[in-house]
Amino acid sequence: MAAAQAAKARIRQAAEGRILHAAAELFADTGSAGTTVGQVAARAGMSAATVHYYFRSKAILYEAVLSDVLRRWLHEIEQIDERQPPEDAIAAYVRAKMHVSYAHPAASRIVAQEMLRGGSRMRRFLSVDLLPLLDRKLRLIEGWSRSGLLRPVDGRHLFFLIWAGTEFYANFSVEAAAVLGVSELTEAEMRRAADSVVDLVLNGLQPRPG
Amino acid sequence: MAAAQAAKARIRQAAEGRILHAAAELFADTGSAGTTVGQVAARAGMSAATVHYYFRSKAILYEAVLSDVLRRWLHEIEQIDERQPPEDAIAAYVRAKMHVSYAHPAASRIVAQEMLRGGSRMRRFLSVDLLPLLDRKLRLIEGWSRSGLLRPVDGRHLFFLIWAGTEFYANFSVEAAAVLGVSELTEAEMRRAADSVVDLVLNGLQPRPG
DNA sequence: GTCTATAACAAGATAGAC
DNA sequence: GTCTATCTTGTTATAGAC
Repeated sequence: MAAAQAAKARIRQAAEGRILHAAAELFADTGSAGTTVGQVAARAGMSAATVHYYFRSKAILYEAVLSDVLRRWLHEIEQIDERQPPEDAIAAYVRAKMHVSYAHPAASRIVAQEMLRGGSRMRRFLSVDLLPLLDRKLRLIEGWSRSGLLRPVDGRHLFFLIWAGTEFYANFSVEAAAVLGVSELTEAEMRRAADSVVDLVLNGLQPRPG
Repeated sequence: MAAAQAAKARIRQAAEGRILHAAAELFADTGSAGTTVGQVAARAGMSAATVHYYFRSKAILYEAVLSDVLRRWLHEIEQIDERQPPEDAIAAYVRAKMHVSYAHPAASRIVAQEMLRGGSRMRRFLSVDLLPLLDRKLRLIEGWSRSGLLRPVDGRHLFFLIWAGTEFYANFSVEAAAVLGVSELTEAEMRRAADSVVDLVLNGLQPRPG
């Protein structure tokens, strides 16, 4: 029966969704090795056996979580608008990345942990998905530099600085909050942080002559 | 006998040193939860029981490793020379941090992982050791800004950007190498990266008018 | 101080009832 | 699809010989 099939598919989707969500938060906080299937099950409101029914092994569950997160990550870099003036485009990109870091802190932490471990499970993602897209954006930066709209800079290191500088607030929010003297990073705090990053990346430290 | 005592102390120090070194590399690569005492023992060239003889539990071993690493980390921030011109002082600080990241990549990764997990085991370090020292440096930056030697910036976010931008290369060296199209980050590569970070932080992206 | 052997426990994964 | 019970393995930590 088609209706019964559809109902099963809905149940499956709902259960998988709850598992993936619970696992993402736990993996972000304590890593894959530091998280047990039992913890995921408890947070998702089901038994460990049920988690294994949907994801044969913890490794497979981890790959599913990582894949979800990488899809989102890739989508962000698309956000650099090639038709805007460079300063506006870069400022908007920085703010977009900072906003995503605030809205989905778990995603940023999961990618960071995977990269810290050498990123063996994202080699293909890097070479197939990220690099071609990044190359496009690098040519854009290069064009802006050549035409004098930006100082001549190495776009790759520019991206590194922007990624590192924005993800810092999601990955190390506890330490950032401690230094800033607040109990946690609010949205307003993140906006101020984004302003600072934009300001530093665009203008640097040196006072303008004149 | 005093000589026998001294010999024992030397043996103890040598063994502890080998264990701490092995553990640091493993913790950096796979985290504390992802590392077994057996692996540490194998890398240190001894049995797991011997590791337990020197460090009663894995948790205690981890704390010892973390404590070592934090001591080094704190030492770096001292490097900002208050008597140099601000640009030189900051450039030297960035290069020093980048050099340490290259020389001791494991240290950077261990701190990053601890912070990702909320840094519960470094709260005291943050408030007792880091913040007072950082406050001194922040007043320095503020003074430079007020006297017009630097653009007015929030020193705290400046430090965040510098920390994030330099540690990026140690923490995510695999991904950085992939984007840069090299098989691994050599010392020369790290120097180029340091140049880029210094250039961006000091000058920003906008072309100078005139 | 260092080892082998082993106790004690935790975790991943599966079987089979419902 | 979901659960409880259980198998199996791997890990921490200790005991005791050397």
